[in-house]
Amino acid sequence: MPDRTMPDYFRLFNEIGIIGQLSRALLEARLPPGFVAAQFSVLNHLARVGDGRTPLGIAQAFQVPKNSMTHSLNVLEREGLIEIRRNPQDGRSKLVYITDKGRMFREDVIGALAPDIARIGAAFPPDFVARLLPDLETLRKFLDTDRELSK
Amino acid sequence: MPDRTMPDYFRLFNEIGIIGQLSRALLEARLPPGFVAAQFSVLNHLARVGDGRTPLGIAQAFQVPKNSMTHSLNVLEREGLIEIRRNPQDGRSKLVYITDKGRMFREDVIGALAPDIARIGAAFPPDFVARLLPDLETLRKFLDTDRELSK
DNA sequence: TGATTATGGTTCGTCATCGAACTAATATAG
DNA sequence: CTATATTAGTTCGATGACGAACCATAATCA
Repeated sequence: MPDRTMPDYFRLFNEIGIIGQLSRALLEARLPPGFVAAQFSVLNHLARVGDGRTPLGIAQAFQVPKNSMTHSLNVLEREGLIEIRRNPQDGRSKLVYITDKGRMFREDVIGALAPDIARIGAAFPPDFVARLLPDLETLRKFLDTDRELSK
Repeated sequence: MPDRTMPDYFRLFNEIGIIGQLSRALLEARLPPGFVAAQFSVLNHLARVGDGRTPLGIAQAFQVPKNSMTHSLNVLEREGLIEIRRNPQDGRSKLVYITDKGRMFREDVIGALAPDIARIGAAFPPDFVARLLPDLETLRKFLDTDRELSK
């Protein structure tokens, strides 16, 4: 690879990092105080793709260490937004379920975010997102498996 | 906005968040133990766009709170990678300079990253990046000024 | 089947992050 | 000029993130 192309990859990840930071800040501004984006993301994940998943599975979906997920789940459980039950299939693991309170919490946050999304949507129409999403998804999946391989 | 388009924006930021996470992990795996991506980013920024900047200016470039930047700069200074001097123009502020040791540190890390970038570059040729970068840049700039406005 | 290895999850210690309150210095208003 | 408001940076306290070591259970294999 020519030396001059490396900086572009740096810039790519740099832009992505900053956008991540900004969108996280945007989200956290709408969360009840004391909650953090990571916790909401887990809740959202459970509601979107279905609950009854293991902590490890969730950790892998977000590519965070499993002990970090333990912490996030403990917070959500303490707040009554999820339930953590024993896994009848495997005594080592557990299963995570979103509660009604958790679903309502999620709905409320999404409602509170609507104006923000509206502003972004006005500046970046859905086809902009549609154009961007597939590429990002491909990149994410590559990094994901690449990481797996180099382990 | 129709209800069905909101989830796409969620997905967009979700993908971006995970890519940010994965690329950060990739970088930190190449940093000497004890260093964190945020600190390297600052060093890289100083080398790329020039030093002699104020802590606040750097904090704004990365969209992190200024007290977070204070901390990162203290670490870099303690390690001798930057120097923090008084600003002769303004008694309140300071100016940050990268040291020779800091430049070498950065070179070394970039060198250590080369194989990673090479793997990514093999899967995602430069024109992929070229296609993605402008859109992301636009998005970042929008979020940036949008944030400024809603303050 | 008993010993070994692998897996899911937690604990612990350390450092990073960030909001809020604070200090010092500069800019602005009256 | 003096008083007030703003700005740059730090300090403090609380919480989050994460690697390493650990425990319990399950899978492998000899």
